[in-house]
Amino acid sequence: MLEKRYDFLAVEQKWQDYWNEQKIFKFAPKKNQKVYSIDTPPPTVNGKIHVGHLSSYTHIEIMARHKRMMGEAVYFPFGYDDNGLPTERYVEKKNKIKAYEMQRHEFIELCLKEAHELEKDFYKLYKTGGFSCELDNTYSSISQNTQKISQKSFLDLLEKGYIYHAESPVLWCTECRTAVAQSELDTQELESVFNHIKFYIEGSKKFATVATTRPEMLPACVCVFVNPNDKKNAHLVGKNLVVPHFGFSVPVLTDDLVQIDKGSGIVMCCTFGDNVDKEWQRKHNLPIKECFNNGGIMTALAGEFKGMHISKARGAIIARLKEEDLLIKQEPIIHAVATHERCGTPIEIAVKKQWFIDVLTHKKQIYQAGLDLNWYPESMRARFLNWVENLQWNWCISRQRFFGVSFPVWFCEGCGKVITAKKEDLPINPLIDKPKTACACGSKNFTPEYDVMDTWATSSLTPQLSLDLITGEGLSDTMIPMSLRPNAHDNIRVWDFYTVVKSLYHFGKLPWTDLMISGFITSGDGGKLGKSKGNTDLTPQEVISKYSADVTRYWAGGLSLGRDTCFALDAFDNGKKLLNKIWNASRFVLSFLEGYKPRAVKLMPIDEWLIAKFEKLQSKFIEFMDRYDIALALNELEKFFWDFCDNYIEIVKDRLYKPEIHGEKEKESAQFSAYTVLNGLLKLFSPFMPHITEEVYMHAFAQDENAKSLHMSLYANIKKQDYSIIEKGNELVAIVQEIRKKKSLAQVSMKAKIASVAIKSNNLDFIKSAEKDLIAVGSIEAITYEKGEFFAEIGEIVKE
RNA sequence: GGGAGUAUAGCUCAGUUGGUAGAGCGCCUGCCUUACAAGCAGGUGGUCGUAGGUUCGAGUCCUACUGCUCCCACCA
Repeated sequence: MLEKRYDFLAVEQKWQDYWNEQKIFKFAPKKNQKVYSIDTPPPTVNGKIHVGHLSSYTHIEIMARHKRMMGEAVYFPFGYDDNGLPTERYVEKKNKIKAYEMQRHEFIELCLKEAHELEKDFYKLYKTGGFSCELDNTYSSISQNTQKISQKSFLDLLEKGYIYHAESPVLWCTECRTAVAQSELDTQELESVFNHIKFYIEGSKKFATVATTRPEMLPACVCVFVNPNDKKNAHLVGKNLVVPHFGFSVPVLTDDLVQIDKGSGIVMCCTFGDNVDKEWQRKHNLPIKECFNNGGIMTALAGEFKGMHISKARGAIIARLKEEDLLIKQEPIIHAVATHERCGTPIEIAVKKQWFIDVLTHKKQIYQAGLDLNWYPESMRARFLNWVENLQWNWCISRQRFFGVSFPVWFCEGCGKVITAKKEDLPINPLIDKPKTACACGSKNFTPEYDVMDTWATSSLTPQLSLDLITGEGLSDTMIPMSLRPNAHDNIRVWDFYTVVKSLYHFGKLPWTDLMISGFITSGDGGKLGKSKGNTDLTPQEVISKYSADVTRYWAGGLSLGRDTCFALDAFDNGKKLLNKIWNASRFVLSFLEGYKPRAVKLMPIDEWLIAKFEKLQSKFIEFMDRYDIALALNELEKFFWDFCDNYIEIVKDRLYKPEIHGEKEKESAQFSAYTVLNGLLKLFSPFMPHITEEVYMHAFAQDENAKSLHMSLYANIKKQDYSIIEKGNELVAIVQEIRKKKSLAQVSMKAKIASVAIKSNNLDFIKSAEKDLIAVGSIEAITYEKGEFFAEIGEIVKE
């Protein structure tokens, strides 16, 4: 017998340990078995875990368990993304240090140590959440093996000509002192000032007014632009203007991009103040002037302002312009500024020698991949396509940082040539290892590449990383495309995009066939629950220990894909009720199944009705699940389950209790259908609530099915039923409901007797077959039947 | 400015191929019914954002508009 109360803490722990010990979820495909492989998101190891993690991983989890129950071999790997800037930023903040102020190897060791600590928390969370990924066979994005795979990828793309090394304007973070990629930008509304400044025409007392928000860029001014159709300023074209305070002259050129009615219609171009400057530099072949260094400190170009930080120089230069009567007016404005997502610092554009992966010339191919992938929900496709269409920068993969994968590259000191490592020697660290042979020019002296790779250059290889855990090198691409890439919508332009690029370039194939995109869990005020922000009260561990993993999963399973959801505890209360109901319904049904072994019997029509309804529900459920409509599948399942409890069980209750009145065969018929449907229901609920369903299943059904775990069994195999019986049975339920209504309105007990019920129906055979059940459930004294359109007239309540 | 999502009961939301508006919570009225009072039965509550259109029939499809949210662009 099952205990009266369900003790979720003990039960969940018990089965988690059992699954672990028995290796229930280990990937072990049988011959010809269909494989369902998941490119699991490796959590970014950079801070606290939040409930958003729980919900998105639960979606993946539910799909993994569903596919197992469908008989597929599920590969559900796990890994940690612990390389790169996110982890570095976390370590710097936590220890109040700056990477560039430390010994490189000391900083790297510290990162490894901190990452390892954080990973323990993730491990614990995924285990107590009942997640069925392979937690004990994981990859780490900083491991030696990962570095090997990542360096190989680099060499492969370099060979194929997708990667190039060039001095070029890049997006630069002066706080992190590294180049960053377009996808790492945030937009912030910042207060600023539009400064109208006098540029004197060379050799004249007249001046042109230039409006700028970035006066500190004046020393890097290379020219001034006006629109070619601007009549008002046409007289300036071809003349030279004197850059205020700094005193050097720049030419006035024309370009269509200048908006005639914005500011004075005269724009200064500095290399580089913004994106447009970058465009102009290329288009007009302008000189490049850098007025600040890696850390955002003004260079000698800035004269007396040398040594100031950009933000300070701005004020100082304005003050000086005022003194020299070169400032006409100042307008405060609020404008959008691109900032670095990791630190919030406004992004600069600087010219640096960097490694790039060419994406701009392959836009079409990448766009096509967006069309070829299956997106769930479908609307997420547009975000991918939109991003690809709007790409402006090639993917800069070098970072002037420390904790990351090295480039397997040296530069020859003799001729400057790039020397690459041999693939068989990987992984290598160019700072320690040396090329084995001299350069073709004869030189034996090499400078290592000090930069490390962008974290996404490695994360974009997760299909290879996770497949490497099981297939070993070389075999990975036979399992590509993988079945599923799951992630939240913020990663479409980042992780999804980069992985598609890499897969196309390496294999000429899509990395996966399906994408399942979840939404964010937001806090009450609608803000995103960022893992690095930690703005929620309840930690995932607290939620699970308070409500159980099953209830938490129920909550997550009910969320719509792709949509942000406000974190609310209501759904947890519903889940608790459902858990309780599953427990009690199981207890009740099983109390009539002691010693019962299912065997084929002639079923009473109402029992057949139940099985037909269940079969219909199950096929609907599977249909929804297979198209990642998890919430809808759960919804249908729940509806059926409550109906099963409140109607079916109530109707057959008396038959199970009193075979002396109803007959033994009739009792067995009820036993058969209750056995079949409860077992089937446990299986359908199991992806959502794996612990309680396992507890009941192992207690009652596992032996009969010779199964080691519910999660190694399959969904019920029920032959396609005749659904027309469903309508007939529904009439019976309708009669019961009419009787209940009458009693409820009369405010009497459900046990109160009803003198008579007059039933009109065209399915009298069916209804008559359940007469004894009906009499018992309704406490009816007399029933009359008449053929005709369905109607039930409930007689008087008998006063005791 | 470009793209997308969303608007349904007091609240949170579901609504599949177009076919009589749903669930939970809340509120109200009852019921200790040999699984469950952490339960059960019943009830209250909605011109489905606005205006048109297609259709025998529209919450669902089409057009326009409005509110909210997100992504991209916008740094002179």
